Amino acid sequence: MLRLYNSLTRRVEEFRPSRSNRVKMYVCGPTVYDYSHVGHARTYISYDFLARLLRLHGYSLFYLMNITDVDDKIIQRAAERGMDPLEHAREFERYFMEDLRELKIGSINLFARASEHIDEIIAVIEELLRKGFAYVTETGVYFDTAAFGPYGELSGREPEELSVHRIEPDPTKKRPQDFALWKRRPVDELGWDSPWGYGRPGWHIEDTAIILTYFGPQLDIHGGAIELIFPHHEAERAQAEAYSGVSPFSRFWVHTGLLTVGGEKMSKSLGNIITIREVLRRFSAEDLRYFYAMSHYRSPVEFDWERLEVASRALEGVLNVFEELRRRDVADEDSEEDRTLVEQLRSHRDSFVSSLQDDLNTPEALASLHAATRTLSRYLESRDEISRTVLVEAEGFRSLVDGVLGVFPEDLGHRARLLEGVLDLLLDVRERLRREKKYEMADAIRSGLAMLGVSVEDTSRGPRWRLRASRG
RNA sequence: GCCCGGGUGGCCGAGCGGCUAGGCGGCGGCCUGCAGAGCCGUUUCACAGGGGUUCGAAUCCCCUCCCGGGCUCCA
Repeated sequence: MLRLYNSLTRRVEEFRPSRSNRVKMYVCGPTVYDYSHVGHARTYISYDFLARLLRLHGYSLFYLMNITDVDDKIIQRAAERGMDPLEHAREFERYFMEDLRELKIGSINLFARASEHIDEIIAVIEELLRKGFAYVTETGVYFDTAAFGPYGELSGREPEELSVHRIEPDPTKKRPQDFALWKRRPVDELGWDSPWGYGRPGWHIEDTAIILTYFGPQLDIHGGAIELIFPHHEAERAQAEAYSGVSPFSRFWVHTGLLTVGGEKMSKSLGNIITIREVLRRFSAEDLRYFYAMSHYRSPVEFDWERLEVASRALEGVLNVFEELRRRDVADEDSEEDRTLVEQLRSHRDSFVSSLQDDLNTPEALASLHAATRTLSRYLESRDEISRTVLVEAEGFRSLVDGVLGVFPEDLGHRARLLEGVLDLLLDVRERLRREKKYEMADAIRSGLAMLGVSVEDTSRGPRWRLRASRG
């Protein structure tokens, strides 16, 4: 049974969807005004793990993500480039989609743009006004936080303390903690007509309106990074529950820890960002995914290149074992030892799964994976042929691990057949050179191939080659 | 200031009342033309500090110190 930490109750709880096996999950998506950084990647990879795990459990998951394409920063950036804001947003949305694909995040079913849900947003605001949870002033429409009792509950704050503010609040609001649902703007700015004049939606309302549109008044999992819990998620919850009267809006509120650099969170305003693209030039997507799996999703993670290197090496050790396994000849008969081994693998696989079921404890799950690879490695050490049942069991483990974590690189495509043939031929020649003790030439071939990104290893069972991600 | 999280062996990082986590690194050995990979052993069982509770605490309670996040831009 899957257990998940719920920020609303501050406890790990048993996860069950509200009805049947359908799971509705929403995660706060990006504001597409610039390239995404590895902090964003951490969040999206964490929810990708969760999504994959849910599907593995047989749940029919619908994973929804919004794209914020209406925003002050977008307008500002677009103005700097002399571009239309929505065009600017489309461009960076494209980059975001490319990043997701590169990172092997394919679990999201639907992306919803804020700009394409203005009607729905307006309808929600109208209903909030009708129910007395909002009020109109000359600058816009505001949510009346005093009218919503549980305001502050999600983030654990008392209403009084919420009146502290860093930015001078709009003077027309009743209370500093009230937030904008609709902001009146001049007609030459990006905006839409509304019953309250031309303008734009407030920051929090798009998520609520999108969720209400696709999921109705309640969803199973609402995710995002911890920095969003207040005010963003608090506001979302208030809007939705005030609108529908259904509580809780989200049965589980899930929050991922932040990525830090030099002890401070990675963010554009601090200027310490490393883009996803930058990392993928030096490490594979698998390396990065493994790196994130090495810490729990709720812990803060310090980013640095050396740690990524550590992750990459640890992953390599795992991959080596499974690769070697596929190279061996297979025997159909099982010995007593083979049967014992299969039992051990099963038990490691079981612990791997239960660790993941326990609030997505990926670091603990990796310990089981390592236990399994060590077991397999010892087994391989002691024999030439491997038993079919062992191979089947190991392959099952491998696809389970890959199914959730996505850390095994794709197999070479069929186009690589030729490359394979050529490499085997070349290594055959090199073997002859080695037998004739012409090591200089043999080494030249090896280092030449290394420069091309093909690593060669000589083993007692003959040469092995592998394509490696470039490092630098 | 207020509200949340944290402080674990050389580094990273699980564990959250009793049961050798794990990874990376270092050292020694096996294997090997070299390199790499792998295996075996080793790096003296570590939990910020101080008080408690308990037969027993890294794990629970109290105090102190330090770090991070939030307090209406944020994944």
